[in-house]
Amino acid sequence: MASTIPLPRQQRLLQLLRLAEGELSAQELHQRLRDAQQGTGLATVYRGLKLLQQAGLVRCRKLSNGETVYAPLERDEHHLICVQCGSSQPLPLCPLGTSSLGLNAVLLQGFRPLFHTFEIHGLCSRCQQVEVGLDG
Amino acid sequence: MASTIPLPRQQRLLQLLRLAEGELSAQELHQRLRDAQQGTGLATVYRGLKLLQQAGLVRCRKLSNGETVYAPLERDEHHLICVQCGSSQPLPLCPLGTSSLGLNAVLLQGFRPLFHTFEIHGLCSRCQQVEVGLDG
DNA sequence: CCCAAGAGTGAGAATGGTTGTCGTTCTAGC
DNA sequence: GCTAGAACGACAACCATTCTCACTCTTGGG
Repeated sequence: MASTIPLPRQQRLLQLLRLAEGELSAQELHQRLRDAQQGTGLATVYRGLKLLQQAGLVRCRKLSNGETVYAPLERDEHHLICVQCGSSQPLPLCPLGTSSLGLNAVLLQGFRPLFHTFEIHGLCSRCQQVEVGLDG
Repeated sequence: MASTIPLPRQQRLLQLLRLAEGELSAQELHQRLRDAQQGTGLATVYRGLKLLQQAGLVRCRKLSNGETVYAPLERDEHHLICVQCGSSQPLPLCPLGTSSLGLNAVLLQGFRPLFHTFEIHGLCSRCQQVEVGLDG
């Protein structure tokens, strides 16, 4: 599978993601490359991210504002997401644990899993307070 | 909590979602209302969906093409999503089961959960075949 | 060394779902 | 009927992402 050996450009993206504390959007990656005088086109960043994703090296999720953020596959992080303000905070819990709970061939039916996302949507404590403030 | 009693407009949205087989996008809901000669503005549909979501009656998820699709909260469905073609197929497995696995106050820290999403991203069988076809 | 073919790239235009704006309409209370 | 405030509708604006296309780089053959 040649596609699992990323080209230098994609290696660089992966490196940046691994160095980053949290998740990065394509635009942030693009900016960081520019800052490091390794400017590339935004389209190339998107292309590279898609290939990395398909190679099983990077995972992503869509924020409520439409942005997509990326992280290395090995970081198994999930999130609490506020439906009001859109903020997300880490959720120290993975529904699959380290074992592949229930992910057997019967369920997958030929589907080859690369990564998973688990998100709990609700109201963050801040937005609950605002809501109460409006009611009372 | 007054917000848990939706206005007629929002009741109609909820009804349409319950009647629908699968998930509906805001645009599809808008179209169905037009078809039923109950035309409303698109902005109103979005407003209503957001309120329904915050009232804990509707859940949503973002597709890879950027669309957001909505479904009644009581439908606890999750998906396998192809990172290549974007198609999604139902996944008959919920990481929380019917009990609230691990969702204790310590983890939630004041966050009030409304719904959750669980998605497995990977390659669907069709896209795996295409990939093989290109390699060989 | 030169050439051709194909993949990779970059800049900018195009796309399209969603959100914001703002004047109008509806509702509730008097 | 009148007023205040919420809800609404049409349309403009937004912006992350994708598309386009000409250019560059790499590779293999001659």
